[in-house]
Amino acid sequence: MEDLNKTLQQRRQKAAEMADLGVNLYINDFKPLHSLRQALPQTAYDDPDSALGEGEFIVAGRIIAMRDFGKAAFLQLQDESGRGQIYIKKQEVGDEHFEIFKKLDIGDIIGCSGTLFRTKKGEPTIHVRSFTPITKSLRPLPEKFHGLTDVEIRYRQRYVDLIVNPEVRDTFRKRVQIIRLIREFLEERDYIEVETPMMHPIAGGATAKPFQTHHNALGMDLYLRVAPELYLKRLLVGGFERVFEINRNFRNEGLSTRHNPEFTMLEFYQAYATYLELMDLTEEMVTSICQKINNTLIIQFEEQPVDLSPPWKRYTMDEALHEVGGVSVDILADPDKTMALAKEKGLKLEEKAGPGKAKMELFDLLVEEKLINPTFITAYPTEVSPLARCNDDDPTVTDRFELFITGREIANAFSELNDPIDQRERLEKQVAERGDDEEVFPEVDYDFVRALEYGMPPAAGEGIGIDRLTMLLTNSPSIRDVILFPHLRPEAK
RNA sequence: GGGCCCUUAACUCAGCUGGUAGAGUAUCUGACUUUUAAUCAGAGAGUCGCGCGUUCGAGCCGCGCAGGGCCCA
Repeated sequence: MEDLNKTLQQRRQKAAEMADLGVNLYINDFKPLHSLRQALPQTAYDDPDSALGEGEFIVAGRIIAMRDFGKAAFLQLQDESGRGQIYIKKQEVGDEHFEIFKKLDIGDIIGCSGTLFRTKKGEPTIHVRSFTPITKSLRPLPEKFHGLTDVEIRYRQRYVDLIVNPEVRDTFRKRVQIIRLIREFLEERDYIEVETPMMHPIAGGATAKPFQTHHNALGMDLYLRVAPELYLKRLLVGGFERVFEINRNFRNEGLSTRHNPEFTMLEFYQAYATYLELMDLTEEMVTSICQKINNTLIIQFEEQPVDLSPPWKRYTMDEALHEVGGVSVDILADPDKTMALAKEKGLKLEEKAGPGKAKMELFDLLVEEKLINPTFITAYPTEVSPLARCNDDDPTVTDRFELFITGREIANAFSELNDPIDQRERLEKQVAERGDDEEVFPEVDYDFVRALEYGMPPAAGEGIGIDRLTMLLTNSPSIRDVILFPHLRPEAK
């Protein structure tokens, strides 16, 4: 079975010795009255002359460092609020308790009570009057100085990562804060949060490969959703005029620093709005969140500054191709020349692909990665936007935008197509064209078309990838740094 | 899916041209009642990711596999 190495055996041995001394190794009746940060506030560190709290403090935490002097010791404790130092003296806690103290290990969770004092060097410290072991740790923690850097172990054993790398906890706290701020922002604007199905009979709302599952009692296949879009629009038909959902989407595709098979998406829809209003809304939402999270709008991402100060740059697809990508106006105006340029750049286009698809590919190649500061791209070709409303003046493009920051797509939005006949045609065309792809399970969602036939108010809708937004706002280069338990292959046995 | 790179003690890492496996931290023993990566003395700790091959001899060379990273599709 489990072949214990020496360290693990020693830990178990110590645990047994503690039990022999009458110690319950896993108690559940200790109530800390103060967090370490409450007992030892930041101001106590900032100002070495400041007065410390009076009276008894009762705290609990994990031992993360120990400096032992024989008859006394300094320990570094960590709880959710942070870290702090405690001082244990044999004379103070008594011989019997000091014997128990000697059996404690780094990693153990203990509780203690005591008063505050400053050490010779001025560090505020809890002078322990009594302590009690709360939870015994049977595994050694990574080294104190370098911490845990092996990314594989950091992701597989996130609990260890969280114990020893405090900045990781900060990132995930920020993530939660970001989501909370999004909720507040939308609720202030009369949006309501809804929950729509995660299991779909038809994989729709985005062209992505779905995960397939099966309902036994009903004897039917289901798909984990690739997007909630078609359900949220049904709610617009039903009369909810401002809805949003923050939840997981699942896409059965490759993994990368920007893709996890399950990821968190914000989608929101607003009746009687256009994509232009959503651009303003997005700018306001992201900047207000960034200001609250980072106290600045000029942030660092992978060693480079990113300026989120409004107003953000707005380009049409053609303008971006011309001004950022260096493609001449002459070429952009001529479908044949556009196609020729795409081929010249080595882009592989499918048989059916037209100039719209070619522009999209050219954009990916020549423009996307250069959009460091926030940039809205509008006027996407109709050819690549099956659910978006066509522009009234130029039906070859749609009333759509995408937002790029640090060369990454952060948001995708458009004025929604609400003509049921047009929508049915586009969906049927899409299914016909994808008929050969066995992994996409193409099928037209006729119930969605039926819903539109009842009449969906004009609306605009948007999706924002929460993981990517969190990456941006926490300076995390990999999506795995902002997902607590990212997907990995099974551990080798 | 393709290319390149990584995998050595619990952790962070060395290991030269193929010749008996190294350090720091952690751990254990001893000393030490104000340390800050405490200090001092000593000790133990390894299936060098897994498998096959080449060789008198492989952590190191070759092939395959697994896991991870980066880039590309």
